[in-house]
Order: sequence, then C-alpha cells, then structure tokens
Amino acid sequence: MLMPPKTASSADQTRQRIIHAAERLFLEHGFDGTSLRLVTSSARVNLGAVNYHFGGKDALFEAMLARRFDALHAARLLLLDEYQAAAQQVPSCEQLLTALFKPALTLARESEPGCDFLRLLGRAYIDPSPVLRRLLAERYGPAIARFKDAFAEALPQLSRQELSWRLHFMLGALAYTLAGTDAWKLISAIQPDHQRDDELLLRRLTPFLIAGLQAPAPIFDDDLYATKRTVATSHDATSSRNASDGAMP
Amino acid sequence: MLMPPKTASSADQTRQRIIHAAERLFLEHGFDGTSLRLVTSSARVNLGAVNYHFGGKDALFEAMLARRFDALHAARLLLLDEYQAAAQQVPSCEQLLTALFKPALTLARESEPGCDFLRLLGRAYIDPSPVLRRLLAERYGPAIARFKDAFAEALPQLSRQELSWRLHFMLGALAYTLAGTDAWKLISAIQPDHQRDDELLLRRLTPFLIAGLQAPAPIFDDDLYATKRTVATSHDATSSRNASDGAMP
DNA sequence: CTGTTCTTCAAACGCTCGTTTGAAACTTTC
DNA sequence: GAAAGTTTCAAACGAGCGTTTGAAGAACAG
Repeated sequence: MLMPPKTASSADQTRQRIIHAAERLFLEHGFDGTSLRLVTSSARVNLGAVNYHFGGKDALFEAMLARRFDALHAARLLLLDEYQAAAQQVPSCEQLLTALFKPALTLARESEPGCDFLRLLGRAYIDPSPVLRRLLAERYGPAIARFKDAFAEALPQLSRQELSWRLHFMLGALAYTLAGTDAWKLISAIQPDHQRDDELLLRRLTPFLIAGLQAPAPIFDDDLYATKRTVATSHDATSSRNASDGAMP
Repeated sequence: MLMPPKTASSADQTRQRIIHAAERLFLEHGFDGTSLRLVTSSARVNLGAVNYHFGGKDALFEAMLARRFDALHAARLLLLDEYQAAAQQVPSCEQLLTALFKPALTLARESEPGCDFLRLLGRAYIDPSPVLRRLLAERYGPAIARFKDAFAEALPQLSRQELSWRLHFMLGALAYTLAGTDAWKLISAIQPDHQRDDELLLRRLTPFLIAGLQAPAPIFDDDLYATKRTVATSHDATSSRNASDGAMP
C-alpha cells in the first residue's frame, strides 16, 4: 500500500536531485545536448533512476519545466486579471509587460541560487527540440493567447496580422536575450565580469519593446528593398502583395 | 595530377548535392538533429562521401554556411561603405537596417527555389551547437562589429552598454523570426496558408526595430519591478547597480 | 593499353544514446 | 522477524551516431 510520506523520503530526494541537475544542464546544453548519463552522474544517482521515477527523458523534462512554468503562468494570469479588473481603461502595454515580467522576476528571486530561472525560460523558448516545442504550445498556448488578446486591446491601431508579428518579434527579443547563449560574443563586451542582473536586463528590454510595439505600421508601397535591376517588377510584386494583405483597419 | 575540370565533374556534383541536402535538412532539424546518414541518403550519395569531400560533419556545415554567408557579409559591408562614403551625415538607423536587410533579400531571391536563405540565416544564429556559434563569432564577428560602430554613431544618445543590449535585442527579434520555428503556433494564426514572404516580413520588422533602437533609455530609480516585501532593499540594489553602470554620456 | 589518380561504395569500428532487466538493498507493514 | 512493497544498482540491449577502411570502379595521362 502506498503511504504519503511525512518527511521527504529518499525517493523524493532522488527526484529532486534529478530535476535540479536536469535544470542546470539543460540551461547549458539544451535538450538534445543533455544526456541522461550526464544528468544522473551529475545528480549522483543511478542511471536507471530517471526512467524509474519519471518514465523517460521526455517526461523528465516535461516535469522539470512544468514545475516552474505552471507557477509562472498562473501568476501572470492572476496579475493580468488584476489589471483588467482594476483599470478604468484596458491595461496599457506597460502594464501587460509588467504582468509578464514581474512574476518571472519574483520566481527568479525566490528560486534557489545558482539556478537562474530566466535563462531557463529563455532556453525553453529557443530550444528546437520537438518535445519542448509541443509542450510549450499545448500547455501554455492558452495563457499566451489571453495576453495576445490583451495586447490587441492595448494596441487597437494595429491589425491582427501586424500584432501577431510584433508579438513574435517581442518573443524573439525576449527569449534570445534571456537564453543568454554566447551570442553575447557577437555583439561583444556585454557585462564582462559582472554576473547577469535579470532585473536590469528586463528594465533595459522594456522601453525597447514598448517603442517597438507602438511603432507606426509599415508602409508597403515604396521601393525600399527593391533590387536595382528589377525595379518595375519588384514594384508590381510589392503592390500585389500589399493588396492581398488586408493592410490596416 | 589534379586537373581543373572544364565542366562540372561528378565529384563537384556530389559536393553540390551534399551541400544542398545539408542546407535543406539543417533548416528543419538544426545541427545536432541533422545526421550525416540523413544528409547522404537525402542527397543519394554514399555515406563516406561527406568525410571524403569535406573532412567531416563540422567542416561540411562550415562550408555550407560559408558559401552563403561570405557573400552576404561582403555585400553588407559594401553597402555600408557606400552609405558611409556618400552621406553628408553618418548613416541613419534606417540606412543601416537597409544595409543589413537588402543584401539578405537579394541573396534570398537569387538562391534556387525551395531553399529559403533567410530561414537558414535565422537558424544559424539560433542554433545552440558550439560548432556554429564559434564559426559565426570568428568568421563574421568583425563585420558585425563594424555595424555596431555605425549604430553607435547613428544613436549617439545611447551609452555603449545600452547600445550593446539593444543590438542584442534586435538580433534576437531578427533571428527568432527568420528562423521560423513552429513558435508561430504560440502566437498562432500567422499566415496560415500563404507561404512566407520574406520581404513583407522584413518590412514589418523594420519599424519595430527602428522604434526600439531609438526608444529613450530606461530609468533606473523607480520601483517598477520591486517585490512587495523588499521595496527598500530592491531600491538600494537598483541605485548601486545604476552607479556602477556608467549610465549615459 | 598500362599505370596512376580520383571517386565511390559497402562494411565495419568505436562510441554514446535512451531504455530495459533482474537481482540486490532498503522500508514499511503485519 | 518474516513478508511485501519500494527504491537502487550494475550490466546489458539495440539503435543511431561520426568516422575509418580497403577494395572496386571511373577518369585520365602517357
């Protein structure tokens, strides 16, 4: 008969150690690059423990991400509810970004040191593995859809199409930056010694995103990117494309 | 003795077929997810051909990316030279983005159909594999540094630190969007039937990026993201961080 | 045609991967 | 303390990986 343990059983300790090691290693190497042998040896448990306690690699990573992200998205939606209930107007872009960022920062502060939550978040969105992509889409798609609707109300001047793209741009800037791959090296000389300050990072990101979201919609009938040799054709192609686009409301 | 072939030799054909298959598969599966067996069977050549003609998997992908990216960065720098020589003032953000985007679009149009160059570009920047990261940093770092300097002149109101971050945000939005993983599904309902139009995409991206780059610098002495229980401490940490930052010129 | 060089090919090597197995070790229950 | 259940452990499995090998085939020179 299965009994609920009053203190943390050794089995629970094993589960915790595995999840913790998986988090740390996923941060650095991604899903494909993190082998179960790496996880189990790093957690100092037996190789078979992952399959015994979680059922497999996919399920381990699902459990690892769900533990963090469920709380994150719940807090985000709660804050969104708050803003939508309290405001006399619909929530502004600033408020929506706050509803997205503040819970993430809070969780990042509350999480044990040496395991930065925001990089985990970024990596999860960047990672190309189908397992993670499916998980994010299925499990957190609805929450993101609610934010999308809220942004649509905050930015009524944008067509739905335009808005979708801008949120995509926003997600890209966010995830890419949070993931903090060594892409730093490309731009170079960002925070050489200091360890990363998540709050500072999000504070820098916020005005960039707000300005981007609120930018005027693009104009489609000039020749900005036309090639030299095909000016006329390119113009034709552009305007026909523009016609099929639906432009702006 | 090695003779220069007047027509494409069968060996050259093999090389071409391998590179073409590698491009197509890398687009979908990334570096780690693209096995040589997948490449060679897709190109209908022998498994050993990759090691014979290129020397190994790493070298194959380096050759594949270099073939496209060398031309791209050369064209970008040429256009940058043009703008810097012709203008009475330093090139604007718009011009710099044009110098970045226009060669990419031209190459995308010139490349054979069915192998979209811009997704390749995005994937290369997103991919977590150390091989590609090192390649991009070493081979194209200098070119990016020149653009960084140009952006610094176009945006003199930003501190070097702030500028680095904004370029990082820009790269994130760009790479993430171009890569076009199924992250679309998260935001949902982007171009359901239509195949992607690269020019339209970059036209949408441009105003977003320009507005973001030109946004006012963030203010660091309010409590926007302070947690409820640690208002005072958070404020202290923020101001000390602000002091060590170098702020604005 | 002969000999040399370049290219292809099937087979195998050594390795790592996720997963399975079955017997030990440990807990809990009666 | 014996029995039942739970958790660990070392070992192995089968599959896929990048790479190597050596012989067979093709292309070309003299």
